Amino acid sequence: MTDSQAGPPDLEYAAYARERLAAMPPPADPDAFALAYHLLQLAYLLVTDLETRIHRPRGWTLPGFRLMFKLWLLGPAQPVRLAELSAMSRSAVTNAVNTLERGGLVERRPVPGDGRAVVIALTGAGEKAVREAFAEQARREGEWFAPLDEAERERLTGLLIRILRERPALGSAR
Amino acid sequence: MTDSQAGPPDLEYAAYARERLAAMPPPADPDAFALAYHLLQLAYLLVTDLETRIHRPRGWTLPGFRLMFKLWLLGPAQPVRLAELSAMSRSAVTNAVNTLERGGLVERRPVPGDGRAVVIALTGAGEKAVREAFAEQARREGEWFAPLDEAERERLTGLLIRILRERPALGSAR
DNA sequence: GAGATATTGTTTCGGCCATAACAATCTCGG
DNA sequence: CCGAGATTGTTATGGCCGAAACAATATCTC
Repeated sequence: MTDSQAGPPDLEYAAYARERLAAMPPPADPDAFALAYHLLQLAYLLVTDLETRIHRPRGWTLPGFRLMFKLWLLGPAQPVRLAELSAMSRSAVTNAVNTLERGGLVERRPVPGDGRAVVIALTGAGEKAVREAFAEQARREGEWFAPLDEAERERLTGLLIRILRERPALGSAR
Repeated sequence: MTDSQAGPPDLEYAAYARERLAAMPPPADPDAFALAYHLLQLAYLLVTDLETRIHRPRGWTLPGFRLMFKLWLLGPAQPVRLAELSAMSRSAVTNAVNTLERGGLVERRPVPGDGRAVVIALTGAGEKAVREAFAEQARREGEWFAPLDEAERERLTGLLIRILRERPALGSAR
C-alpha cells in the first residue's frame, strides 16, 4: 500500500484491500466489498460534512433536520409514521423530537380521538430553520455531486434505487 | 403521496419529496436531493442490516469489525493511522479499541521508541472472530447487491469513486 | 541545551441509534 | 360489555461518534 498515487488514504486502503481479497477464495468477494466500502465511506463523509458545515454551526443536527424536513413537506405527523418513513425505530424519533422540542423547533400535540397518539408539528421557528438549512444543504450537495454530469447522476440514482427496491428481507433469521 | 405503487415507504416518500422540490425555485435541486437521499438511505439500511444480522448476534458491532478488518489486512497499527484510514476522529478509535479490548479481541502494545504512541494488534480470538464475521458479511453483501449484474456493480462503484476522489475540501469555512 | 511548538492518545460531554421492557390506550371477538 | 391482544409512545441501557480540553511526550529552533 504505497502512497505513490497520493490519493486520499481511505481510497488507497480500499484499493489495497480489494487486491488482497482478490487473492482469497470464496466467499471473499472483492467487487461486493469494494461497492459496500465506497458506498458506506461516501455516505459517512457526506453526512459528516453536512453535519459539521451546515447544521452544527446553527446549533442543530443532520438527523434533526431530516425529521423537520419531513414535517415541512408532509405537515404534522405521528412519530410512528415518521419512524416508518425513515425506516428507523420509534425510540429514535422520540429522542430526536425531545432534542428539537428543547430547541423550540417542534411541538407535540395531543390527538383528539386517541389518548396514546401524539402529533409532531413544526413551530414558526422550526419552519424558518428548515427553510434556511435546506437552501444551504442543497447548495452543498450540489458541490459534492459536481464531478458527475447530469446523466451520470441519474444513472447513479437509478442504480441505488434498484438495490433499494429489491432490498433483501430484514429480520435476524439466517 | 398515495401508496398505490405499494413500494417501501421510504422510497414513496423520496419520490414525493422529489416532485415537491421540482416545483421550488433554486437552490432547490431535486436531482441532487434524490441522489443524496437514496445514497444515505441505502447506506443506513445496509449498515443496520449487517449490524443486526451478523455482528450483534455474535456480541460485536460493525464499527468494531471494520477496525479489526483493517488490522487483519494491515497488521498492528497505531490509532492515529487507523483514524486517518477511516477518516474518523482519534477519540472514536479510542472508544472502539476500548470496547474491543474489553472483549479480548485486540490489545494495546507500547511502542519502544515513542512514549506517547500505542500499537493496536489483533489477539488470537480477534483474528478468529474477524475471519468468521468476514465470511458472513461477504455473503450478505452479495445478497444486497444481487439485483445488479457485474457490469452494473462496476459502474456503480466507479461513479462512487469519482465523487470520493473529487470530494470537496473539508473544514467549516464557507 | 532549553523553551516553544507539535503530536499522540485519552477524557468529558452531548447527541444519535437500537433493543428490550414498560404503561397507557385502543380494538375486536365472544 | 369485557377481557385478550395489538398499538403507541416512552424509558432504560449500552455502543457509536465528534469537538474540545487535557497530559504526556517528542521535535524543532534558537
